[in-house]
Amino acid sequence: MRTSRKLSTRNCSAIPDRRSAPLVITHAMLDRKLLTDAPDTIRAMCEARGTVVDLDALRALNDRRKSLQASFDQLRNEQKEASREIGVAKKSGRGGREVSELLAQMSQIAERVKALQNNMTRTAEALDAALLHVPNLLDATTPRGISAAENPVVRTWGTPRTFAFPIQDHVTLGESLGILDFARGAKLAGARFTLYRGRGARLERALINFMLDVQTRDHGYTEAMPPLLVNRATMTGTGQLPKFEADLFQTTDGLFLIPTAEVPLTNIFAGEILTADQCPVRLTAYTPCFRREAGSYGKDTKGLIRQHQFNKVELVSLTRPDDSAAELERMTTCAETILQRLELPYRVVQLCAGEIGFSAAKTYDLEVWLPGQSTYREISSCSNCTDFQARRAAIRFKDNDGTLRFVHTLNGSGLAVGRTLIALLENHQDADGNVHIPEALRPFFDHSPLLSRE
RNA sequence: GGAGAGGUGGCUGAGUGGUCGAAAGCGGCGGUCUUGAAAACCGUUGUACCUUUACCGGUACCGGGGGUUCGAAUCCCUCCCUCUCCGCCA
Repeated sequence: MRTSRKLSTRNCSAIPDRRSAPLVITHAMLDRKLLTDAPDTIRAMCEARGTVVDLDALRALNDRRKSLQASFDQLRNEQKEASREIGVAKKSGRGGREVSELLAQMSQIAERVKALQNNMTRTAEALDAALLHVPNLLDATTPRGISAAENPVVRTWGTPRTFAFPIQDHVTLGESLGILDFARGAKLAGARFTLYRGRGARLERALINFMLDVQTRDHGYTEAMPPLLVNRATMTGTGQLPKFEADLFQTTDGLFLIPTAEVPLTNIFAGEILTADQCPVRLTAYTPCFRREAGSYGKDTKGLIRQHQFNKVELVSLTRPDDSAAELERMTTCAETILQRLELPYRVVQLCAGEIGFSAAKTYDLEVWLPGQSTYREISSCSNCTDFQARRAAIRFKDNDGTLRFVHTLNGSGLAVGRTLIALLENHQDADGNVHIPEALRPFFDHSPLLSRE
C-alpha cells in the first residue's frame, strides 16, 4: 500500500484499543542498534524521503534507556539476593532482629526499584513510539527524486490504441451502458461511493474471479479470506499505524476497516516463527478496501478512480531475506500477467525515494493506459518491505543453522479491480459505445464477447 | 446480552508467596548401539534486553496492564482472548 505522505499525523482517536493482540510484541522499525551503529544510513534515508526525524533525540533516548536498564538490572539483582536470604533465614528459624533489620533496608530498595522500573519503562516506550514513526530504509536501487515525474520507467508493454472515433471516458461509458450509477452511490453513502449494476456488477465479479484464478492456479498463491476489520496491533504491524490513522475508517469499538488486504495477510504470521522450508509463503486474497482519502480533496472526484471503498486482489509474500529481491520481480510479473491477458497497455515505473511508501524499501508501480485521460494511471503497486513489517509484527523464521531471523515481507496488487474495470471500458470501447471483452476474461463473463446496453 | 470454566515453554500438562525460567511427558537436536533403520539408553533443548571482541555474567518474560509484599507463575483489581450452556441472529 502506498500511503500518502501528506497526511496529518494528529491522533484522532480517543478510543482505547480493547482488542490488542497479546501475542504480538510490537518492535520498532529499526533494529535499535542502527541508531548507534549506522546513524548515517538513517540520516541519508530520511533526507532522500523528505522525512524529518530528530535522530539525535532518538539516540539520546536510546542511551538513556540503556543506562536505566543497567541500573535497574543491578539494583534488582541486589533485591533478589536479599529476598532470597530473608527466605532462607525465615525457614531456618533464625529471624528475629536480623530479619527485621534486613526488611527495613529492603523496603527502601523496593521503592527505588519501583521508581527505576517506571522510569525505564517510560523511556523505552517513548523510544519505541518515536521509532514507529521512522520509515523503512531504502533499497540501494531506489532512485533519488521527490515527485512522480522522477519515477523512472522500467519497461512498457503494449501500444495505446488509436481511435478512429471520439472516445468516451469510463464515467460516460459506464452511465450510458447502465452499469455504473454514481448518483445513487452518492445518495446511499456519499461522495466516492459507486453503485454497480447489472452487467457492471457482473463484470467486476468476473475480474475478481479471473485474477484469483490466475494468481492461485498459474502463480501458486494460496487464496485467503481474511477479516476486513482488524485491531490496532495488526494495523501497526504493517505500518498503517500510528502514523496514518487519519486515512483509516474506524469502528466505535476500536477496530479498523482494512485499507488493503496486505494488512491482514501480512499479519497472519505475526508473533510466529516459520521454518525455513515454509518460505516463501505466498498468499492472495480478494477483499474490499476502505480508505478515507483524507488529504485528497478535489483529486479524481469524478468516476471510479478514487473511491472510499474499492475491490482489490492482493498478493503477499513472506520470504527469506536473500530471496526478497527476486520475489519482488516475480510478484511484479504476476501482476503484469493480468494486464497482458486483458490486453491492456501499461508501463512499469520504479518509485523514487520521495514517492515510495512508508514501509517499502523498493516499489514498482504498474500504470495502465487510460484513453479517457490520455495518461498512464497506477493500477498496482508492488513493494519489498524487507524486514520492516516483520520487525513490527515479529514475524521470524528459523534458519537452517538454527538462528532466528526476521522474514522479508512483500505485497502487491494483482490488481485493483475498479481501476481494471475502468481500463477495460476505456481501452476496449467501440464506436457504438459497446465494450469488447478480451478473450481471457470471457470464461468468467458468460462467454460474452461484448458488453452492450441491455 | 446472561451464567460458568479456563489462559503456564514447540505441544500436553504440574506448580504450597521464598534459591521457579519453571516438574514430568511428548516433540526437536546431538551421541552410543546397528549393515541401515526402529527400539533402547545417555546428553541437550525458550525468547528478548544489558554488559562483553568472545567466554562468563546480569535482568525481564507463566495472556496484557496495574496493585499488595523484602520477595508473585502463585494473592487482589482490571482488560483481552478461548471454551461450555442460555438468549438473539445471517
